[in-house]
Amino acid sequence: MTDLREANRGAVLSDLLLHRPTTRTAIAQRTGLSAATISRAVEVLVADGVVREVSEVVSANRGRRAVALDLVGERSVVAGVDLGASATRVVLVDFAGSELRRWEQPTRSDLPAADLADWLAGMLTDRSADLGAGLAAVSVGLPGAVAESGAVSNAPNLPQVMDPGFVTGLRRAGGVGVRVDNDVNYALLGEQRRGAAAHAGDAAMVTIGAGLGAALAIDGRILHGRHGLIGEFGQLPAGPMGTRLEHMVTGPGILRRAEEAGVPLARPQDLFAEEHRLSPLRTQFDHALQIVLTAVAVASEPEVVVLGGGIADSLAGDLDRYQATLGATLQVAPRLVPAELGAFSGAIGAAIDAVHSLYADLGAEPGLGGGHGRSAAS
Amino acid sequence: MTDLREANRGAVLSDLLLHRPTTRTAIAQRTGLSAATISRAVEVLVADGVVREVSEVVSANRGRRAVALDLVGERSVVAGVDLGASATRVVLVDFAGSELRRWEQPTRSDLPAADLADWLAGMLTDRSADLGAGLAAVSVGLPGAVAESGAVSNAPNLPQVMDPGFVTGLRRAGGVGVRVDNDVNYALLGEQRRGAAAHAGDAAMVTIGAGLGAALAIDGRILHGRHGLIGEFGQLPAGPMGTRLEHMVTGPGILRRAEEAGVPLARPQDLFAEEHRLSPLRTQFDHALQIVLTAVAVASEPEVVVLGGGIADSLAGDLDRYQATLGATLQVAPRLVPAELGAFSGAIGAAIDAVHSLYADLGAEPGLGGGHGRSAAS
DNA sequence: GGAGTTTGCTTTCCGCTCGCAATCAAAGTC
DNA sequence: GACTTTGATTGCGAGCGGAAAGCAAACTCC
Repeated sequence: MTDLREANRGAVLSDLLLHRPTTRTAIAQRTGLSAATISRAVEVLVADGVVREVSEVVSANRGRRAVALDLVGERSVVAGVDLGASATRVVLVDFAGSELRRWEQPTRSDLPAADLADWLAGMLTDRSADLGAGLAAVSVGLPGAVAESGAVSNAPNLPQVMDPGFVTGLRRAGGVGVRVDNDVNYALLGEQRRGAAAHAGDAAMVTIGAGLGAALAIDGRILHGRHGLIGEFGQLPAGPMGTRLEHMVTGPGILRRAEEAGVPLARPQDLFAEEHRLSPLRTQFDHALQIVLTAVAVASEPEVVVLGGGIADSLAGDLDRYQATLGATLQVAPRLVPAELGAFSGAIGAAIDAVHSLYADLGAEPGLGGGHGRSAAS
Repeated sequence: MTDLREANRGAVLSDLLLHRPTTRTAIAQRTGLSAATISRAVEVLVADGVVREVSEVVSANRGRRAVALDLVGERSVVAGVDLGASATRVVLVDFAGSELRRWEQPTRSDLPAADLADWLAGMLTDRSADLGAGLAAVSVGLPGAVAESGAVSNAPNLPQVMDPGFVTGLRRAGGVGVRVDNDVNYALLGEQRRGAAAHAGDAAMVTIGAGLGAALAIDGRILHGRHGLIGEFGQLPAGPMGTRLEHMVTGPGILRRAEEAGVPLARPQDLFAEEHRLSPLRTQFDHALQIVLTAVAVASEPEVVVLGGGIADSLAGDLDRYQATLGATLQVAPRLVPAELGAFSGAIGAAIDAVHSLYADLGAEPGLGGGHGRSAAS
């Protein structure tokens, strides 16, 4: 369409982002382009310093050894952030997407929007300075709905981020491109590329923690919606008396409902102890979760549903049971699996998005997925 | 990628399918291709007898009048069928998609699969013979989930169609390409192209009749899922005691629940009479429908949700109320509108799909939508 | 009613890209 | 050391689309 040459360069980069060390021949096979075209495209990318030949010879049948190609990672550092209601998780990666550092810290949820942005930006610049490299891009996952325009809504657990000043402040303080998206969307991206949803074109993720969130991907692409509302299954008024599900299957919701029922819990996780196994509260939770899982399944027909978030960890032992119930409801039920990247799937997904954004200028479409995340309005 | 020339020809055809009588210049503007390229492509299409110049000059600013282009319709006849549990609706259209004839008939649900196929095929060939033209393609909407493979499942209200012999029998008897898809998917396609969802990239449809069905479209494309389960929100176990919603908001479901409650109804529609306005049964129905609408909204974030099906007609007066409740639940709620094409949206959508399938060989992607329907395994 | 203008369509020409096929390169095999 | 296999590069030819010029058909203004 536009420039064929550039499109092909982009195709090579996209392929390289997905299959990290690879060879010219392999790229040619996967893209369907001729070896000549790939050779020419790679030549330009190497000259531009984006790609380099690495010595590691992958394997050998016979004949001449293929030269491995890889992205040049040292150009700068990129950050992926999962700004949760209680914990903030960060991953620093290089331009090739290789992880350099990760850490976790309590979120300064006491701060107003502008200060929260400064706090986060400061942490990122400090830590990346330790590595002797400036930040080139940042993607931040937020516990709320992120619209195409960059506006954030539906973030009751960290309301500051709905203030437009948060993102603008973050960009100003960081001095780099900042992309934001829903935290679950990033978590799913992470699990798609590096975790439990690898090789699944259609996948979904459900996180249960301070809030209830879901993300849906079809043909590798994460669905967003103009206002970022896709996946907000917590809004379903399917609980007793029309209660919203987010009031039943989240940490705070569990605590409140336990209190109302006269059996207060110290921590939400306690609901999943053996002693409460048959309690009405637990039964209601199971039922509500079942509705969410069914809704996710019929909304996008995923091959696999990844479960994440603080509460989900407590459910690991019950996964088979949920799976069985789901199978009884639907003829073809998705596989239910825990997040392979654990609490860091969101941060890792954000980092992947940030890396992709860097190569987007060069014509790379983010692999199978298209347009994950969105740079907030400037 | 493959053949550029062919791709451009396809782009012209696709544009023509969406904007029916149009001009070369208009096509050039919409596709972004140069006028020269369009001229060359049109030349071929006219020579092939697929497209022709029509005299009707669209309008005039000044200068030379643009020559209107249109598809050549008289080449043959194409059928769209909505095979419902109780009624079968058929639309015959020409190659340009212009309606030639439509009719409705009780479905011979008493017949086994093979005979049902023969009955339908016979009706189609008879009626199209009246028009002096053979059938070139048929698309049939079924009240069930249609998988990529063409297998039909989840069709409790017309179980015959799940028999693989139905589709193969239909193809054999008709002697033409037969495509099948879920009836609601076709209905949404119809409403997108000719009805209430025109100009809405993101749209959804919910039909309530003998069954409960939903279809979702994002960026003009209708979501299918490998097993065709997308949109089966009737499976949600969100009713009292975990009842599936399809047992609450369908005609048969309403009758059964009314009977169980000791207030039998003559017809499901009676539930919506003034006298039952505040009955528990009506309240439960409203609540269940609200769950479905919310689920649809957060599954695909449509701009508009089209309501169709026999029961939906009775809801017309209550639409504002549902709209208000939905608005209270979601910050950004879709518009709720009745099906503009009435009971024929499914048949019309099927006809549109059938027409598209004819031009697919020539490289036309079905406009905004991609791969609606699927030709069943042969 | 003729010159000028605007708009639509066609044609000429030119640059560009890709793929094929030949060639060079580097490894293993016999 | 010749042969084979696999990988990468290069020369060449065909095909494509776009810019721009040219032709056509309408309107407008004097």
